[in-house]
Amino acid sequence: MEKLLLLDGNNLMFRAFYALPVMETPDGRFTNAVYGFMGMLIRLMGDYKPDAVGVAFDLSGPTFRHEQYAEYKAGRKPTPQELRPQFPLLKDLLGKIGVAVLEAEGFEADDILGTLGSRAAEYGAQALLVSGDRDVFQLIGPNVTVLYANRGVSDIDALDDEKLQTRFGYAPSRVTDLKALMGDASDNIPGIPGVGEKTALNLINHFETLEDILARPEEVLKGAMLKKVQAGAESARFSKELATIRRDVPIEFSPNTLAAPDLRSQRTYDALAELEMPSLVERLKRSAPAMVAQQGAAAARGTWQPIKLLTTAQEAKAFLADLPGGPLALTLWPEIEIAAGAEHARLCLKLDLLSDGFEDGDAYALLKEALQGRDVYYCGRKASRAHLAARGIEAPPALGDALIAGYLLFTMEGAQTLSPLAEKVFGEPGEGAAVLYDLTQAMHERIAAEGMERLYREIELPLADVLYDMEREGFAVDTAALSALGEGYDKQLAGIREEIYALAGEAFNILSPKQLGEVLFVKLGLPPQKKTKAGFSTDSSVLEALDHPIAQKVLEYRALSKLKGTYIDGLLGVIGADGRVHTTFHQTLTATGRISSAEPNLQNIPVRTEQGREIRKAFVPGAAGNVLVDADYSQIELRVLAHMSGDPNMQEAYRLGQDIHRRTAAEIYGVPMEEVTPTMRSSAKAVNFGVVYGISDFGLARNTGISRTEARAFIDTYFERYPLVKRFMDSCVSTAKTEGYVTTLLGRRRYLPELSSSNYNTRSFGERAAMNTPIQGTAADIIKLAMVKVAGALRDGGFKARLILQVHDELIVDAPAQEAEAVEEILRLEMESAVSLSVPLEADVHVGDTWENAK
DNA sequence: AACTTCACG
DNA sequence: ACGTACGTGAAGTTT
Repeated sequence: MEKLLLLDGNNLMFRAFYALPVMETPDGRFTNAVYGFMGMLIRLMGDYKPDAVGVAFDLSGPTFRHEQYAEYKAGRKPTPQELRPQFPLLKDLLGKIGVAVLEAEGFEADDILGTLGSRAAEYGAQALLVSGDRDVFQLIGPNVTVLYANRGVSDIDALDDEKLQTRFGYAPSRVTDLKALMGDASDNIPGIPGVGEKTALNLINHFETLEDILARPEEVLKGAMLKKVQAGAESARFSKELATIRRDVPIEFSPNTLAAPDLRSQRTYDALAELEMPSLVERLKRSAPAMVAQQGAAAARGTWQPIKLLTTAQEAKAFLADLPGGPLALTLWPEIEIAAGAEHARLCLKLDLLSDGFEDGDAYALLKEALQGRDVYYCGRKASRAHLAARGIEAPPALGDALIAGYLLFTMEGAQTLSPLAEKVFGEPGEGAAVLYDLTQAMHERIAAEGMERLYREIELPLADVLYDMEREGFAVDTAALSALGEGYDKQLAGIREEIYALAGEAFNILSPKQLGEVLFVKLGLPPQKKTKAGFSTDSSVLEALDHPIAQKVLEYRALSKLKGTYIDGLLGVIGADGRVHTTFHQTLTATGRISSAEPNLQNIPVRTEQGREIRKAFVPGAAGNVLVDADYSQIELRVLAHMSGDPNMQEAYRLGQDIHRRTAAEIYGVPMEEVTPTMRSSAKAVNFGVVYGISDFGLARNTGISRTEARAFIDTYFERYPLVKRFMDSCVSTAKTEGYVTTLLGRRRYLPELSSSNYNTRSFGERAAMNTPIQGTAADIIKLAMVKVAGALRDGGFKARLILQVHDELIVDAPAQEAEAVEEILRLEMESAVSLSVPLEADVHVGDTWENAK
């Protein structure tokens, strides 16, 4: 025996269970955990080709640890009903396909891993221990590697001594010391109360042993933490004992019983087919022995192997000369690879750029040459452009982008990178340019088949370049103004803090919901309004309902502290050397088709309060003599609703240019438009918002303060006056139920599996999402199209003006003052004519010297 | 890492 | 009888 693969069956079954949706065979057996586990086993056997395999399980019943410590693993949630029966199912399956099941009374699976792992190592064999539990890190040694399941079941890391040190910051021998100090909530191991990961790592790195730590903690700690450690010494020693995995489990160790079966056998196929897992059978059948890499050989998809790793410039040049014409697929992560040619005459190059170049020449210069004049399939065009630009390479035109294609096809299904996408499309994961080449083509076919080609080619693909340019351009910030504002906030915060302490009769952390709740609802005896999981809710609606001066002060404190923390300090921390903030736009993230903005998020800069708007005054043009041109759609979502529903009453309001909320008020109150009071208008506005969100009487009542019965009446009357809106909403839900998804105007899809949930809340959520997504998503389609057109018009017109930000219904352009008028017209024209609806689209455009003044 | 709160459309 | 408005991201606290 040379290589032993041992899996922690219990741990990995839990992992698989939570990573995959519940699956049920027609005869009612739950199988998702078994499926996930087998997928992992098949992959691991293919990747590591062990000659011995075993799966260890816990036996039910107490273990030696329970005898030492009655509370061991107390407080654990019971195994879910859907998972419990899958253990016998898996053991039965393993028996059928010839994989050893290992169990020992009184011991847990990881003790079996420890025992067999160290014995295999003694024999001079290599042991591979698979688990998602960090406890097993203590077993790592010269011949023992841990294959650690990071999250779910597909992301597995091979950890040896060195990897563990670099990735987690400690040696295998210190794992038990770590547990001794910080404990383990899931096993109910106490550790030292109050000591978390940070303190524990700090101590471990300063001392050689746990006893040293306990003997001289004052060398590292002081104050309250020192006292805690001194008091917790005994608990630490005990915890260490509990956390130590045994290596002496009485269990027979026979290379014969552990022999690795060939999974590509009829009995395996039969056993998997019996459990309704044809995809695993397919995968096994296709996993022919890996091809020997050879120049010019066909790169069959099943192997995904790059043909040649190029390590010298001389080699690379020779290969580039042979590169077939036509499109290229280019990956930059985790390796730089290019692939060209059809499947059976594929040439793939893998450039070794770990050292950022060949010893005998510049690899990037060669890459640049290889990309010259080609059309490229990207995996992340926007990020790839940034990566190449940083190395002086202009990215060649995009023929496709796997991340964008994947987003359109598999929105929110967790396939955000190449390998999971390959798994979605081909049934097995894969990396590299050859995979990208085939994957992109396969996804393009599906996009066309699903009617999203225009969305993909005319909107999302060009938008990636628009967003890239916006990110690079950035939004200039007046640092001095922001800092000055922050100093003022600090003074005000200090003042309010003292007032709150005085009203409370004690000092406490106002930002701690826990401490605040204690002060408000226990000490001051104010009436609690609602609860959260942890205790009293203290959110703004609760504070507003309290009849006590402290509540108002806390609201002020929170508001200021938000401004200071998130918008002053947060923004100051990310202003670049060019005096601008450069957000990252996420184009492949949201469920509805909107883009999002992060680091910093520029789509949630305050605007609703006077105080908040101060922040916007610090957002300024990027050059002297420039101005900001701001254009926002007027009620785009309601106009989209008027169009999509076809409701004549609603359409008329927009065609006549009426105030929609006033009109709605007139409709639902049954009065002439002139007699609508501000209160009536504001209620109608809430109803209009509610309709867009997938209205419920409860939600409307909560948001307006009226009773639920009144809310119900409002909604009923609303739908009487706008009958086609009602019909549209109903049709959204019913098509979502029959087709499984809803669509936007341009064919973007959102699948709504929630609709078939047996849980009322989940199902109701699905219904609201079915009503909201076509509206929100269509609005997103429209502004994205407008962005592409605006960017094109600015480019074609030779303007210096640049798009710098999008906030869902708003576009901001930084422009030389003399271009301002022309830019205003471009924005208005392109936004209003991006699509042609049955009601007009209107954009309000303003110019200003700050963001605040351009609204 | 999860929870709570709050900023935006 | 149930119990929520749709879509995001960041900060601070607590576990």
